[in-house]
Amino acid sequence: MVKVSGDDPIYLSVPANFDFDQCLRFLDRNPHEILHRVENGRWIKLIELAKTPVIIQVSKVSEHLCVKALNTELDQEQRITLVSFLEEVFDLNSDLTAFYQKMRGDPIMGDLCEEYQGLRLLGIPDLFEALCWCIIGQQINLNFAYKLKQRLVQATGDKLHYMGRDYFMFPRAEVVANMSVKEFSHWQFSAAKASYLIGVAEQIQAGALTKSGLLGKSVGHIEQTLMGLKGIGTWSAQYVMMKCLRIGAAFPVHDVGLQNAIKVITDSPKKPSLAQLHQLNRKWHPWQAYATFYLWHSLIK
DNA sequence: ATCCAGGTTCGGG
DNA sequence: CCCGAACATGGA
Repeated sequence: MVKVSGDDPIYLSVPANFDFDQCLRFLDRNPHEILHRVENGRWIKLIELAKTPVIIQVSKVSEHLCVKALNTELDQEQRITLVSFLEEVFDLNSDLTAFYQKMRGDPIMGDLCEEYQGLRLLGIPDLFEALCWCIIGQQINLNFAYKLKQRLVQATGDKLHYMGRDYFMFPRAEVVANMSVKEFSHWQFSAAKASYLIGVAEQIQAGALTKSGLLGKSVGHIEQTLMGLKGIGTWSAQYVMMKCLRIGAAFPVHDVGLQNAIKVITDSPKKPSLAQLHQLNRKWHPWQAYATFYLWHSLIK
């Protein structure tokens, strides 16, 4: 074992079927994204490791991901936590072979899988953030959703100023739990969105809702628990299962992005019917979440 | 102006 | 159980 110092980069070997640039393309799809940025083929983000704010920078160097902490040195524990964080975000431990096998020749997914081969389902490991992002994005266009998130995060998230730039983290649940609907209103959040966010924050803060608690349950139970939250319906429950809990068979059938992508790819004059979508749900099992993500990717301009 | 956005809740048949 | 309306706002 070679002794390494705390500021040496971490090198992660990437799995087969991994395309960092495709991942970056998704991560960089909106200019108002406040929780990370993509620059010169690098992914840069502020995260907390053992109570310390750390700016991480991830790039691809031959067959490895090169991970650096920009503002501090990391101890062994922090490095381990960081690696599992990246494994979660980039879904490094999934083998996509079966996915590509299943989709080969599929009229909707066949070409997409070739074009985007190696794209990973980019995750949102934090349950609170995933739930909030659902609520923020409901029934409004994505660009506006990113703006709303930006205002919330800039006003309430933990911040680090480093080398002339500001880096933000998603607000802690206890901060959001103690906010009022009125505060949200001057960031143009509807009263409904604001109260849903506060309610979810209260549940998380109280410890009544945890990621590990959910992961120990059956898929049906998880779905029911999530939908029991005010503001979380079928779409949001599936979204959280996809992006946070990494349940492969999650499938937000009502998602307009999903439906529009299918409409475009099949060159159809109208969106697919619910019956068609349920058929795809069965056909693509247990890779519905990945299929959905690839379809979303196809919508990036 | 009108319609659609990565929906959800609520009240009524 | 299913259906329409209301919710707020921005962009095409």
